[in-house]
Amino acid sequence: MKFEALTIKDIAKALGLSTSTVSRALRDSYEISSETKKLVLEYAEKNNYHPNPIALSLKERRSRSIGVVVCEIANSYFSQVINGIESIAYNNGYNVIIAQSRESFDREMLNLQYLTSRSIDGLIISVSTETTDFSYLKELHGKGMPIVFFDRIVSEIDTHKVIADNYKGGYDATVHLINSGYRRIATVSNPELLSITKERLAGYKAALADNGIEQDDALIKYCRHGGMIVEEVEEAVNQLLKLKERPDAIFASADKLTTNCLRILKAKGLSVPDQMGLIGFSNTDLTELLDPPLSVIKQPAFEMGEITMNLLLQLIESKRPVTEFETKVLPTELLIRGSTKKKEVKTKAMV
Amino acid sequence: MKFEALTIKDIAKALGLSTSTVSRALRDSYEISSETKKLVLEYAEKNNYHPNPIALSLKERRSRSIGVVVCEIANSYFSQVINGIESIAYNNGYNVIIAQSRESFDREMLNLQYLTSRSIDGLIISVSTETTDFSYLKELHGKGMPIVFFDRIVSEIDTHKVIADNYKGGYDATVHLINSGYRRIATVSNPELLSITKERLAGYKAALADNGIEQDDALIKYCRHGGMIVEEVEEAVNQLLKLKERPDAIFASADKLTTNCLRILKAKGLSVPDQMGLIGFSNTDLTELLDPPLSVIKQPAFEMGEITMNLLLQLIESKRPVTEFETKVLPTELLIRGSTKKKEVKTKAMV
DNA sequence: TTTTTTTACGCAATCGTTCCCGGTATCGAT
DNA sequence: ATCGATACCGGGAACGATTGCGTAAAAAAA
Repeated sequence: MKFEALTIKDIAKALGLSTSTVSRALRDSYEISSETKKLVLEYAEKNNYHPNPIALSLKERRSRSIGVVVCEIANSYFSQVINGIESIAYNNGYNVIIAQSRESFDREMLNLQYLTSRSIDGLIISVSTETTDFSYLKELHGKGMPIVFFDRIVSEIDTHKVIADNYKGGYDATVHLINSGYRRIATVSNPELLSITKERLAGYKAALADNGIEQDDALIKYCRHGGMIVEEVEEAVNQLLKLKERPDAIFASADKLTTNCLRILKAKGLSVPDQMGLIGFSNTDLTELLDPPLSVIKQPAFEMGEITMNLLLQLIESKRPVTEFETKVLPTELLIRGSTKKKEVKTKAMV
Repeated sequence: MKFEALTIKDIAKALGLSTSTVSRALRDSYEISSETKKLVLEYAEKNNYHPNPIALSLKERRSRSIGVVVCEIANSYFSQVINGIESIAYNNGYNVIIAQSRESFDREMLNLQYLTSRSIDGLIISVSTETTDFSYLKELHGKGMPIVFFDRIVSEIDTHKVIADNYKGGYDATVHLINSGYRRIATVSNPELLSITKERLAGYKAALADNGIEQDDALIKYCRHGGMIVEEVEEAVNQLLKLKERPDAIFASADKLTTNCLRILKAKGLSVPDQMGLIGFSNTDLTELLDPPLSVIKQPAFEMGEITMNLLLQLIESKRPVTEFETKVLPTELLIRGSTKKKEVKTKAMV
């Protein structure tokens, strides 16, 4: 089935004018008499003419659509960022094509190729946990494709970037655990090379150091798939529990990791927060309803999306190549709830 | 900044051929000698030529992109459906443009206009809670736009539809509450006119009737914005609690309603499941971690997305107008957890 | 009245691709 | 030598819209 739309030609034919006249009339050119304009405008209005965006794209050599690549949209953080992106994109007549990498490098590559073959005007991406080879992105960037990174950024590519204050997030979370009476604090993280992992871990380590707690690498666990697979989180937690000196708290450095840690601890019958404290990065609005209510580090996801899209627009609509790039860092928020609240007796006993 | 891609003209010029020959060589036409083909193919490969999809769209008068309108993607059910849609779309070379109505009729209209002006080949939609005027959709459908409804369907428009077995879902949930010892069962629902509301409520009523429980309209509450606004759910719950004969359980008929009911009951200090049983439609994977773990009716969201997209493809790629339409109904799943499990003593006392 | 200016419109190229017409060259058959 | 068939390739229109340029008619200036 075809869905035939009214074209400028149809209007021209119907009104006995040339297509150029109709086009100019619609764009309110000074070269067209007011009567003709009125005629055309009324006809267009009545038959609700809409310029064919595809023809325009071909002519203007821009598609007015951008690509967004994230690991998955069924993740509160990313869906909130996307909402921010879309709100700005929409207001500027851009259309957003969302692609999900599901934390797979191969899928990310496929998505990237697909998006570029769909001739997008710009790209927003938070790379997958698996991605260590940035050559394709570099090539794209080298060819002049406007790119803005957010969340999981790529330091070796020089362009605009938007992140939360991951260092401070990791620091705050860890300090909060320490202040709550936990001493042997483990962390379950994304892969080591990811920017967010490095930053959050740096905060974690700094907090330990600042509080005179020795860092123990056995307490640092990485999950290759960012918690997409429950088993890998389970494996990490198992290893932690098998240690001679078992940790008494976990700092999970990503949304999926946080909820899956809770899932596994509960499955194992460990009581949170008494046997194990838990805090993590998360943006779900369900965290307060969990058992126990989760203490979390929350990112300003929506604003991050807005800022990211605005930066991309800057790049796309700039006349000459941009050479000055900025990295925006947004504050995180520490929300204290039950999962880090030891029973008073115990806390006292420890101190 | 522009991102210039290799065109067929460039290849033609570089190889001293005409564009038609290059085009044909790339499409492996029989009219082209194997040497020429090889020449062109190799050149195209080496300089990684990709046909410009915009030019193709203009020529073929199809954009190979479809529009999807849902209330919000930050809702597990919808993000899962979208995943299903995208998996099929992607495999068929289609690109998915997602738009969110946020349960607002106005935004839905704007999105619809935007999508059609972007010349999509087809539309998938689950209408907003506010939508009662389907004239625009009817007009679109009348003009030949392929449309498939899912979840919140529009009965007056004759086309393919995909839904869960909402009647049975409502029935199962209610029967489960009854079997768990609850007798005065309230329901918090989406607006009355929505297809899913009607179906789920019908199941609820039938379950009451089948078990000899008289239906009480005071126990049926509607939330205009589908739970997007916490306050409206709070208002509904408040009204229920103010009744002389207070309900002892709630059946919430949508994702947001379910979690928000729990949120409010907890805020009020009511114990679930003892003072109030709670069950509802939900697709979040966090329900089992909640306090209490939520009993839910779960929909096969991903499959629903797949089926919906396949039906849309059928419509789009059919040569002649389709007149035979089907409504697929998929089974729901009842997951029993803590929020409907009264303490034994109480259950016994009641029986 | 003649010349110049202004007004108002049409022609045709362009964007990248496909495809309908052609056209030419080669070879075998007559 | 002529014809027909086959193989191979190019010209150019088309898709829908914009836009530089050309120009007729009308209006203004000479």
